[in-house]
Amino acid sequence: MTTPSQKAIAERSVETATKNTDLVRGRRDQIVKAAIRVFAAQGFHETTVRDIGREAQLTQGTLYNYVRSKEDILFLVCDRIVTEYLERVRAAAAIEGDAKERLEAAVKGVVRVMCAHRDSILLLYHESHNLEPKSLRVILGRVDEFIVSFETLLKEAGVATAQGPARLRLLANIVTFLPTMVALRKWALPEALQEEETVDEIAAFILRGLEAASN
Amino acid sequence: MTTPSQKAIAERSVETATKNTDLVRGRRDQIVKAAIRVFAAQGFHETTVRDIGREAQLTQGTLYNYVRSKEDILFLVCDRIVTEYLERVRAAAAIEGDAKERLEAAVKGVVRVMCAHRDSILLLYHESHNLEPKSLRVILGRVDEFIVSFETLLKEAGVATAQGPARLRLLANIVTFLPTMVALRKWALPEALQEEETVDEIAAFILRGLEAASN
Amino acid sequence: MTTPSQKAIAERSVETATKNTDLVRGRRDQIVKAAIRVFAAQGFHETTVRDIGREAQLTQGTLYNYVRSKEDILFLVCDRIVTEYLERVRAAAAIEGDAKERLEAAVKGVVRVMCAHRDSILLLYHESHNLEPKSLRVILGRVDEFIVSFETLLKEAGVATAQGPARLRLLANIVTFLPTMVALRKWALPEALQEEETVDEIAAFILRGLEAASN
Amino acid sequence: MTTPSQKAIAERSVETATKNTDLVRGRRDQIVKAAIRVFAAQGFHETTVRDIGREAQLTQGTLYNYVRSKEDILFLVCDRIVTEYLERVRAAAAIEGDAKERLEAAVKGVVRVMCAHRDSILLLYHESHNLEPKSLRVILGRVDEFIVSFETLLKEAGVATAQGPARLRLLANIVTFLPTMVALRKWALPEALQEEETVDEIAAFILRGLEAASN
DNA sequence: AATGAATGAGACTTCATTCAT
DNA sequence: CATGAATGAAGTCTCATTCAT
Repeated sequence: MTTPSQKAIAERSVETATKNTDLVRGRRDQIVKAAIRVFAAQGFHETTVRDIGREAQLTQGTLYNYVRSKEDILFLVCDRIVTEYLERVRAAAAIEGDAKERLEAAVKGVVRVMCAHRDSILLLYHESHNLEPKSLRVILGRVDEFIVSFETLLKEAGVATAQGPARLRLLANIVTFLPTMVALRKWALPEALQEEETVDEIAAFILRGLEAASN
Repeated sequence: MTTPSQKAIAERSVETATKNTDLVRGRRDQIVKAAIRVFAAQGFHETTVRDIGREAQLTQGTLYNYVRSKEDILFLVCDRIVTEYLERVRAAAAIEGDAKERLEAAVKGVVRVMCAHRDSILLLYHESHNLEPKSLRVILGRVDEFIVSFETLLKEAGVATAQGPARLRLLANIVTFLPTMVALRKWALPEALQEEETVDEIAAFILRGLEAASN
Repeated sequence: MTTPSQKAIAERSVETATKNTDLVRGRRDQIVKAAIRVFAAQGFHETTVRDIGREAQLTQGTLYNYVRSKEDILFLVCDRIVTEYLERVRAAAAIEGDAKERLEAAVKGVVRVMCAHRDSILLLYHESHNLEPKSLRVILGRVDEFIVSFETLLKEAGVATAQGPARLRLLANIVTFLPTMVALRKWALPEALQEEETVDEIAAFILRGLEAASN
Repeated sequence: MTTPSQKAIAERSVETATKNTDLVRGRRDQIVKAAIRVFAAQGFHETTVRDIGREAQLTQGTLYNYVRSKEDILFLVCDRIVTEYLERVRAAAAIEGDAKERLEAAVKGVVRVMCAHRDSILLLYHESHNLEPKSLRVILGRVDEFIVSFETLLKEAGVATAQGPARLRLLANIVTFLPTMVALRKWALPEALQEEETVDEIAAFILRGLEAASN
C-alpha cells in the first residue's frame, strides 16, 4: 500500500542513496517540515540548502543522502502541501447526506481548510513555479484530481447539468480557486471579521453562485 | 501632471545616473518591456541581468544607467503591470448609466481585462513576492486602491449596504480576486470554451453572488 | 588562554563557516601569509581575491570558508603584522637591568625590529587606511598599547618626569614613530651604510633627544 | 620660465587635448583642488572620477580634456602637495642669519608647515603608492630635492661634518621625516598640548639630536 | 570646448553539490 | 550512514574611459 505522496515520488522518482525505507521516510519528513518553515519565512531562492539543513538538524552531506537536489526538496514540499490539503478537504466532505448536503459540506470544507493552512497555500502559489516542468506537472496533476472530484460532486448535486462538461469544469475551478483568496489576499481582507465569518461568507458566495447556476 | 507610474517611482524613488528625462522614460520603457518578456518566459531568478539587457538591446552597463539594481527592474515591471491593469479596468467601467449598470460593466471589465493580460497577471503573482518589503508595499498599495474603487461601486449599487464595511470589503475582494483565476488556473480551464464564454460565465457567477448579497 | 591575535578576532569577530578550530587557524595562516606577499607586491586594491587564493593554494570558494570578505583578509593581515611586531619588540626589551638600560634596549630593539620587517611595516602604513573604521580602530588600538608601553618605560627611566603626561606621550610617539623611517624612507636612505650602522645611528639620535629631555 | 609643477608635468608629460594654456592651467587647478578634497575625504580608490568631476563642477567629458586618466589626477595632486610643501618650507627657512640660525629656522619651519598641512601630507603618504612607478619616481625625486637641501643646510651648519656624507644624509632624512609624525600619528598625539607646543617640542627634539651629533 | 550617454571588462561573493574520511 | 570541507560556476554591479553630438 502506497500513500499518495509515495506515488508522486514514484512518478517522479526522487531517488536516494539509502535503502532503509523507514529511515528515509523519517528523514524526509524532517526535511520537508523544516523546508516548509524556512521557505515560508524566506522564500525558496533566499533559502540555502544549509538553512534547510540547520532547521532540520541535519548536515548538508546527510541531507543529500535523502534528496538529490534543492529542487527535489521543493517538490517534496509542494507535494506534501497539496496532498495534505486534499486529504483534509476529503475528510471534511465525507459526511452522510444527499448530494446537495455533501456539496455544501465540501465547499465549506475547502474554505475552512484553506483558511487553516493559509501559509502553506501561499508558499505553494509563490514557489511551485520554480519546479522543473516535470515536477510541476505532477503537482498540477494532483490539483487536477481535486478539481475533478468537485466536478463529480457538482454533477451529483445536479448543478449546471444541462450546460455541458466545459461549463461544469469552469464551475469546479471557481469553487476550488476562490477559497485560495484567504491565502493570496490575506493582506487585504477585513480584519474586523472573525475567521469563521469570513469562511461562511465566502462559502455562501460560492453556493449562491452555484445554486443560481442550477436552473 | 504626473502619471500614476511616476508617482510610484517617486514614492520609491528609483534614481538614475542620467538626467535627460525623455531618454530615461524611453530607456526604461525598453527595459520594462524586455523584462516582462523574459521574466514571463523564465522567471525572475532564472533571468540574468544580461538576459534583460540582450532582450532590451542594451548593454549591461547602459542598463545600469537607468536602474539601480535587478530588484529595481522587478519593481518597475510590477508597477507597470498593475498600473496598466488598473487603467484598463477603469476605462472599461467608465460608462454612462445607473450604478447597477456601471457595476456590471466594471465586473465584466475586470474579467475581460484579466483575460487579455493573463501572462502579465501571472507574472505579477509569481514574482512580486521577490520584491523588497518596501517595494512590495507600494505595489500592494496600488492593488488596494483597486479594491477600494470596487467597494465604492458596490456601495453605490446598493450591494450589501446593510451588513457593514467589513462585509463590503470582503465582497470587493472577491470581485477583484476571482477573475485572476483565468491567469492562475489557465492550465485547468476548459479549452472547449471560447474566451468570451469563459469571461461571461465568470462575470455572471460574480454578479449572481452579489445580487443575492443585496437582499 | 588566548593569543593577542585571537583577541583581535574576538573583538572584531571574523566569523567562519568552518568549525574545526585547528583547521581554521591553519588555513587562515596560509591566507594571511599569502596575502602579505601579494599585498606587498601589488597593493591591496590591485590584488584580486583570486590572486590571494592562488598564492595560498586555495580556491576562491575555499578561501571564503575562512574569511568573509576581502576586507577581512586585510584586517587579518594588519593584525598579524602589528601583533608580531609588538611581540618582537617586547622580547627585545625584556632584559635584566635598571630602567635606563631597559629603555636603551627597547629603543634599539624598536629600530632593529623595524629594520628587519621593513616590508610589512610599509604594507601596514600603505594599506591600513583601507580598513573599515571599526577594523582600523582595533589596529590603532594595538599600536596605542605599544605607545603606552613606551610611556611607561620612559617614566621608569625618569625621562621628562617633570613636564607632565602630555609631553611624555609626545616623546613616546617620537620614539615609536621615528624608527618607521627605515620602512617609509627606505628609498632615500644612504646605501653606503651597513644596516647595523643605520640602526645604531637612529637609536643614538633618539636616545640623545631623550637624554637631554630628562633635565 | 617654468614653475616646478610644470617641470614635473613636462618630465612625465601629462598631455591634454586642449591647446589654450591659460584655460588648461585654470581647469587643472579646479581639478586638483577638488581632487585633494575628495581624496582626503574618501581615499583614492573609493573616489570615482565622477566624484571628482562633481566637486570640480566639471562633467566627466570635460575633465578628460584636461587629464588623461584617473592616475594623472593623482599625480597632479601629489605633485601639487609636495611642491607647495617645499615652497613653504623654503620660505620659512629664508631668513637672514648665520648657518646655525638658518638651520634652526628651517627645522622649525618644517614642523610648522607639516602641522599646517597635516591632511595633505596624510593624503600623500596614503595614496602616492598608487601611482605608476614612473610617476612615483617623479614625486620621490621632488622629496629627494628636499632632503638634499637639508643636507646642505646641515653641512653649512657644521653638523656631523666629520662622519661622511652617508651619515649626513641619514640625519637629513631624520630631520625631514620626523615632522611627518604630526600627520601620520595625528590620532595618537596628546590633545592636551597646544599645536604650538607640539611643534616646539618636536623641533627641539630634532635640534638636540643634531647638536649632539656635531661633536 | 563641453557634454553625458554608452561601453564592457572585471571584481567580489554565494551556494548547490560532491566526496574523502 | 554521517560529516563538513572543498569546489567552481555564475551572478550582480561598478566605473574608468570613449565618442558622437
